[in-house]
Amino acid sequence: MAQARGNTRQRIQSVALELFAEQGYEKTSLREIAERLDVTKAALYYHFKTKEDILIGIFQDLTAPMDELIAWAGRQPRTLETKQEILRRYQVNLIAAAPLFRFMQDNHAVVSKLSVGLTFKERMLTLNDLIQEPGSSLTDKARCISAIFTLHAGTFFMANVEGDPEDKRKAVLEVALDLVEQAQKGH
Amino acid sequence: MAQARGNTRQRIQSVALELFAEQGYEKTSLREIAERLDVTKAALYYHFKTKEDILIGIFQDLTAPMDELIAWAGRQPRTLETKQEILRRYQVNLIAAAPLFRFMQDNHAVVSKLSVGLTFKERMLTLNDLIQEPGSSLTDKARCISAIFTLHAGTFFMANVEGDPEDKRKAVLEVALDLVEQAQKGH
Amino acid sequence: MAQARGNTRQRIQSVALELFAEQGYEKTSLREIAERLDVTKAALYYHFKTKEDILIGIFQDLTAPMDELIAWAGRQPRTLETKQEILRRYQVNLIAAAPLFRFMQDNHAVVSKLSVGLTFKERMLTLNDLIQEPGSSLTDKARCISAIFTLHAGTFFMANVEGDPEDKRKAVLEVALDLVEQAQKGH
Amino acid sequence: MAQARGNTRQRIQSVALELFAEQGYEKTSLREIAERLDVTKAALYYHFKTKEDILIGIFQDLTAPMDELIAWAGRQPRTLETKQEILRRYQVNLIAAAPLFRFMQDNHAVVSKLSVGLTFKERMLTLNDLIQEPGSSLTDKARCISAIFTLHAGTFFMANVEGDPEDKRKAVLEVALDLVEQAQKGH
DNA sequence: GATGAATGAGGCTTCATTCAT
DNA sequence: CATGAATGAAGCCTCATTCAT
Repeated sequence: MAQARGNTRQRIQSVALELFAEQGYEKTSLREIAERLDVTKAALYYHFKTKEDILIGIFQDLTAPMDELIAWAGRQPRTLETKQEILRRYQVNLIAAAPLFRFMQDNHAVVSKLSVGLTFKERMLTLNDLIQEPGSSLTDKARCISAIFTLHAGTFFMANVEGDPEDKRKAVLEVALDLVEQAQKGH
Repeated sequence: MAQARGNTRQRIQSVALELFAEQGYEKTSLREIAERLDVTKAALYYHFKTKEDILIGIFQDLTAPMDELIAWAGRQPRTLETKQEILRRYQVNLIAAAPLFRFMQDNHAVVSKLSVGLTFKERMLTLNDLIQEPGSSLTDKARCISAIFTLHAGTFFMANVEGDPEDKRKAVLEVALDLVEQAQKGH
Repeated sequence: MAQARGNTRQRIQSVALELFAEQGYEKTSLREIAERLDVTKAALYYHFKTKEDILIGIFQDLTAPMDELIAWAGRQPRTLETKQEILRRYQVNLIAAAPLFRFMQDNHAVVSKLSVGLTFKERMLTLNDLIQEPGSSLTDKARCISAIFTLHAGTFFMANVEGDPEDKRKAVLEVALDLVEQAQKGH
Repeated sequence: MAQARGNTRQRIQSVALELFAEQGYEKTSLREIAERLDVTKAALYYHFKTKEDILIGIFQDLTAPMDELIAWAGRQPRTLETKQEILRRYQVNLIAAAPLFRFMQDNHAVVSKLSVGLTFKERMLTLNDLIQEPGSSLTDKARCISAIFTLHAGTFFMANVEGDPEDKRKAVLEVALDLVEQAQKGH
């Protein structure tokens, strides 16, 4: 019976993220979450004030690493090597918080209305800024944006390509690294 | 009173797409669509059997050009120039049906449960196949996927970058063309 | 294409009765009737003012024979033979208008609120009066009611009993005739 | 405000049966039931998953005695006295659950589509089997069916006959008992 | 920590009906 | 004779949320 005690809050977040990622935020009801946990809806309200609060909690927990990444990046010299290291670390984040990112990709409309969501978009732009060279050409700017999205797309859409997951991860990373290198050279 | 006659069906689709793109499919209610058209909810049901049917109608209308593109591509020789032309035409499609694609990007969870959605994913994979070289390396495969997503991301996320829209479009296209060229060379 | 012309009114009644009998009056929608006839709902309104009017029309057409039966019965001497002849003829009516009676049996609640329905109940009571002897015992009164209901039940529930339909019909009739005979003797 | 607590579920069933019997199942809306209980529609859904579930609940509660009757009958020797006792007990059931049976008689179309409804028809046939002699004539079979329906009809249609209810009940029962006796003799 | 009972708002859908053409 | 388009009312149902216990 009793799952380890006192972790209900985390169990809620975990099940919620799973369902949000799978079905979307709007489509997922508290009843569903409660049922999957074998708990009453009212119990959810003991731990979170609203449905959105559950989402916010998930965000805060899972985006912390990204904030650290940004903070760290801000302290480094703006060399090519730094930029590439940013991409490497970003890909690690992406994979670690895969369900969250999948969810964000699929529920952009909802997320963007969250206060947390805005913060997130800003974070992505910040990241992008750290990779770009201030006065670079539009083409090189597009390369940088493309590099970030290659990591995203690669993580979620290479699923349809055959091959060892680890090899695919490396291939995707390589393409992204190439793109910033070209952007840097163009400069 | 009387808005131009006989075009109600199309007006519904147009307003619906607008709202779906803006707020997401689940979040948009038929009441909202009806109100914005100054029509009763029941009127929507005269033209479409269900809410999902509205979406399906939009899809069918707006993805037709992509089918033509795929058909055309299938008849061409698989040269680098062909592949690049595919990307050029794909970008045109993307821009023409911008709200639809924005919607699909933001409502992946919903769309993927639509029969039309499946068809769409298949179409993207088909397109990807037409760009790739059969025996290429994983890295080059990633480059091709990246090229397609660069067009997507570029079309919707370059909005945050300063510059003339047409110039930005060209810059994004250039990056995508580069990527398939590199993939081709690698081969 | 064109079914024989000009009979649309009757085709509506026929299809409607079929559906009413099968699904009940409330559960059957005009859309359904229209679709089954390959006609628009609006067309139904050309022939009938309301949904209830369709039902009323059916009643009037199909209960006419019963009115004749009652009229005829009123003119006969009140002998046992007359009473039995009434039952014989009633069974014929019952079988001829089987779907109507099935419908009435299954939708009593609806029918009883129809003006036509009231008339119908009165008709049944009138029939019952013609079979009963004024001062008979309660038991004999029950026998007469039972006789009528035996014909009804028999027509619709002997379906679950094996045997030639015609033989079953005769068996049921025999029981009903017996019952009035006993009622008569008791007197 | 506060009606006696904790009995809401039963109050719903009771009011629902009343309305179903009076107006028919389809014609009765959940709004009506809720209003009569001074409760929200949503409250109904806390206690029952669907409208049909309310009906199913009523059935299960009210048809239990009939199951017991059938079980008891199965254990008795198949004498005339047993059969008559079955009819006596059946009439008691009929009167005790009068609204349910009235409802079933008037909403056959709806009920027969319920899984519970099927069960019910089977129960009636089982009862009929317990009363009949295996190899009897069609006429005697009709007599047995007639006996059961006499109880039904009698209970609900003798209302239009003058007399003390208890006396009428006895009269109806007598007719039914007679019928099985004749069927038995015929054998 | 959690439940049982309930609510108010709102969702999608269907219906009978109307009317200009 | 019949249709196409639309309406207003109402249906069933689900949701996020609350609160006394």
